[in-house]
Amino acid sequence: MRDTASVLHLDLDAFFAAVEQRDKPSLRGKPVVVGGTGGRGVVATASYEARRYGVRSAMSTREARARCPHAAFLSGRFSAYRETSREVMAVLRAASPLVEPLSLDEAFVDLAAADLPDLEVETVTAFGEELRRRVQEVSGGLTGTVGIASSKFLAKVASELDKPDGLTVVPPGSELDLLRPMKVTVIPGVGPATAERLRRAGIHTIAELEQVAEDELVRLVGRAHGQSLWHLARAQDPRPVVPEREAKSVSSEGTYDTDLTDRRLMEGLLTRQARDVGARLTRGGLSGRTVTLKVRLHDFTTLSRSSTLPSPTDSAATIARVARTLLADLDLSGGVRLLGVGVSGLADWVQEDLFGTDDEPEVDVVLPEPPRRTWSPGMDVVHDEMGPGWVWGSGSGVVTVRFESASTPPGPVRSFRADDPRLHRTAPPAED
DNA sequence: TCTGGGGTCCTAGGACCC
DNA sequence: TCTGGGGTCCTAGGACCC
Repeated sequence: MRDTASVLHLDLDAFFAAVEQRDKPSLRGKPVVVGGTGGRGVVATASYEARRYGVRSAMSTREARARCPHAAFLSGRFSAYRETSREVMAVLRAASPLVEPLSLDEAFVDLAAADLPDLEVETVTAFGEELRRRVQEVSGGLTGTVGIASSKFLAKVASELDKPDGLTVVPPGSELDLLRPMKVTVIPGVGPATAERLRRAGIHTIAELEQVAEDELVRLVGRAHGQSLWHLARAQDPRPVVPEREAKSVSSEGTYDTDLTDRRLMEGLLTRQARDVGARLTRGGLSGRTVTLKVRLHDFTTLSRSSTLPSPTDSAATIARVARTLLADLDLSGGVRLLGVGVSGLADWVQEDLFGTDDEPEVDVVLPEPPRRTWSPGMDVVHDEMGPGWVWGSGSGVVTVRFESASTPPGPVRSFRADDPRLHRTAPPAED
């Protein structure tokens, strides 16, 4: 936790529905529901007009129709959402090099890496309002809600407080006063299962959570989760804002309106999903070793079967063959409502595996004269192993580099400590 | 005719290795 | 002649997020 309110969280309001209302004026002011429109669809986003009828995210579309029959039900135009998201993220990156998108409609921004005279509450408040104004401007009128606080956790909690189209700053020092009366369910990571376990232990509020010993929390919810809750109950959250994290898996799945029983049909569907996954891996310059088949049976029990290959692949044919083989071992009597296939264990550096250089020794390269490391976005750099690239973002002792020399553009993005001796600067910064 | 799709992270057990 | 112990990889499942 920092001693300044320098972490900003932006959440675009009812994002998918708002894009639809922006692009179709006839939908403005009316209830709009975006999500699966088939017999087994669920709501992804409901406009605020639809929320008044009790329509919520993750509700089945069937129930949403019952609650609000006159709403517009749309299946979603993801390319439009992605494009708008890109424009909004560009605004954020112009404000600070350290931006961490969480999804198409949410991001953290590190204000400590932004060009601000100071990090006083008044300063960051004005900055947040200006950011909201610019987001609205570039997005064609979409509103967003901002939270600003001394950590990711508090910034995210704060952005929930004044929705939609609002801004909340948590002054440093006041975090616990804000948190203590709140329910434990405001903590990201406390979902229905964890909330129920805590409830049975008599823990409803963060004030109550704060009274519980760490060992006891670990006993209740497991080691990692328990330790994390113990710290969050004290507003302790040192997680940095990390731009451009690398993908860990790529998958494709589908739920079908009627349960599948024909294995040949299932194999065909898996083959199509494998083509989708393979194409996305190839496009991203990625390949992975573990192929996972996912099957949801008629009664909603979900099975997964995986197989790890000796070397990574992005081949649709290989992915499909493994998935079909895994399917063959399952008892599917009764029918299948969902099929999916994914690839994980991603190596974004295909050459490493082709040439078997995975076991390179971890040796610190000591340069005779360490370069001056003041990194700024757009600057050219060289990494000893990864070759030339350019600085994508920097701040808080971290520099993020995009390597254009690697496979298909855009090249991989990696983050390094700013003092990593394997980074060299090849051009002077624009200004210093 | 309840319950999406794309992900991330964690846990637990067994295999295997030194 | 009983029973090590720790680390890592793999697999399956579950909780959670937007």
